Amino acid sequence: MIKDYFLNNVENALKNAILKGNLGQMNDYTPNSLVVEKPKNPDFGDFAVNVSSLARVARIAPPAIANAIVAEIDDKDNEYSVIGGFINFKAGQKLLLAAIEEIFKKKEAFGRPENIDKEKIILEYVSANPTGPFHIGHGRWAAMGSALANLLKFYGHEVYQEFYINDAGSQIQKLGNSLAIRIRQKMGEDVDFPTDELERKNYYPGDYLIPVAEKFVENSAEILKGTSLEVKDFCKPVQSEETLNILCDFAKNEMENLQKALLENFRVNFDNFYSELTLHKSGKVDECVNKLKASGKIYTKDGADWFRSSDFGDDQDRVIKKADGANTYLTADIAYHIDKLERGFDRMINIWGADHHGYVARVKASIEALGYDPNKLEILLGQLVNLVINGNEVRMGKRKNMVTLDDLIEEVGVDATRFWMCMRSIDNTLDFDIELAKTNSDENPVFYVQYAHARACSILRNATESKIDTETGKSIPAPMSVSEFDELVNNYKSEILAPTLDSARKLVLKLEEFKSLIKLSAETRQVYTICRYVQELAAEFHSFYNANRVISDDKELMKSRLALVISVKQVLNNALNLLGVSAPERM
RNA sequence: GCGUGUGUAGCUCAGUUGGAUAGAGCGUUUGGCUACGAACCAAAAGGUCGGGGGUUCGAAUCCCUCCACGCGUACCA
Repeated sequence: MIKDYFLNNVENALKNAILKGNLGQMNDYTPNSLVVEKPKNPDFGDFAVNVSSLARVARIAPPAIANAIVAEIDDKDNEYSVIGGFINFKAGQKLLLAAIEEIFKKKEAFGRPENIDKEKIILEYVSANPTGPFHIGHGRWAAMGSALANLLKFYGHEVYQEFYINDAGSQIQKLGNSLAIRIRQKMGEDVDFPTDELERKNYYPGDYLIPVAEKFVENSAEILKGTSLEVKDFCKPVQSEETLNILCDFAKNEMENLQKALLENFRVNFDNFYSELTLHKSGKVDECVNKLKASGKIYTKDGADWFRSSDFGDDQDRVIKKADGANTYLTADIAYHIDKLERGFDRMINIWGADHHGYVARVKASIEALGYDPNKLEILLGQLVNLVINGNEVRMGKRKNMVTLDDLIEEVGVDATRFWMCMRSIDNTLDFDIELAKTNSDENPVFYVQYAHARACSILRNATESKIDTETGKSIPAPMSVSEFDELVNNYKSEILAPTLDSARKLVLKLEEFKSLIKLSAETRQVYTICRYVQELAAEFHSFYNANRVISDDKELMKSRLALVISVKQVLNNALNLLGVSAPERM
């Protein structure tokens, strides 16, 4: 990377200057403490290092330090200048040409770092209850999670994406009982969900179970094969254990299928769906409880078993087995995380909604109590999503104004939904403005970026296509032949770019920046940086396009600019791929 | 109360680990198409970085304190 090249030169020169005694006594100097930044004023250069931090140790004024360092730099290909305590750097032709050459050479792999500490990562996200359709909040985790998976894979890690199905516990009973009411309605009974608010909480009154009930009734013969039951056996106010189990299983299955279909449509591809129920059945949960007991971190109070999580930094101890003998949600979650570790992952990354933040300390505590390294668990807490409709915020969470993710995607499309869900830092609540996301105008960053890609494709098409003059009716030959174009793509030499380099400095630097971006985004786990980058790159390209005509009679200049367009197209593709947003050839 | 996140231009947000004159997009104003896609570009106006203290040569960034808003604070999942 150009900025690393620069930093490296500065660091080496600094060492030499110290050895020569030109920087006074640098006893307390910590090596590699300098940071490369971008100059506020682009006239100063492409990159800069501020050496003021060395002034205190060296007891020399910052400009003198900067000059002493620059004096030790032996690099005639690039420009170094000192202003105040800053060493400014302007990349010479060689570095810029090499950047584009690298794009042609690596193509879809451009941006991947060379040497990284590869980790085997399990990334868990969405992990919803199979009790209903996704709401828009799930959409944020789905979009961000899959983009993060793409990014970490691209970076070089091994990434396993997992969805934890919360299919155990009382909410499934609620689901089964709710389906029973819908079935009875379908069968013509005059029943409805309780109107009493407290009682209503034991049901899912949303419309989405109506088609499930229809399906159940229509296919009842098949569903109930092997039992002595009929549909009318389900039309009772209180379900038997047998009928309830059937209802629960059926409804749960339907909901899971609904969710899986949506995820696929949303370009979210999990490697595994891990059922909480199978975790219980496997005995792993009990095993975990026993291990915790053996470690002496469990005590009994008020008839329940408590885990001493406060010994590991949690605010208070947590119940792990209720007085009625049932495990809590936490108990299963502990077993689940231990299971992940036992499956051999180096790192577990979870994306959780901010409403779960209280769980971080207790899960980490359990991992530590069981003798594992809690630092292997990295929890990314995401702030929630607000929907903005006609300029008004609509709070999510209340079932009443629930907008499902299906509806949202249908309304604004997969590309725009994914981009909008990813475009803000995970620490910020996200305002999702439906109207804005829908518009195909400059108010919408997705289209701005996609337009840049389509425009690049259009130019490349024009390069090899003949045209007909609308006035004279004569055919205008193609600016270059297809074989010439292929030659440019496949046998790119860096000299080709030279004629346009001066007018495209900023664009080339932005393209090269993709490498730094990947490193930054992957290491900080923040995908919104990709959204920003892609907008900046598109802006540089549009600007270049308006200032320079690509297709022209000057063949060398045309090839040169075409090479740049090809590079832009490639890098936009690479970046949009990570986001799971399409890069259209035409719009 | 405690925990946690946020507060930067009219709006939505960046700000790379303390540095140069605080930056983008939208909106507003002005200019640019008989030329490769104007879904674009160029330019201007717009700021007490929530308030107040402190550390430092230097603070949007670190510390303290106060204010406002979101989320959490279950033997629910």
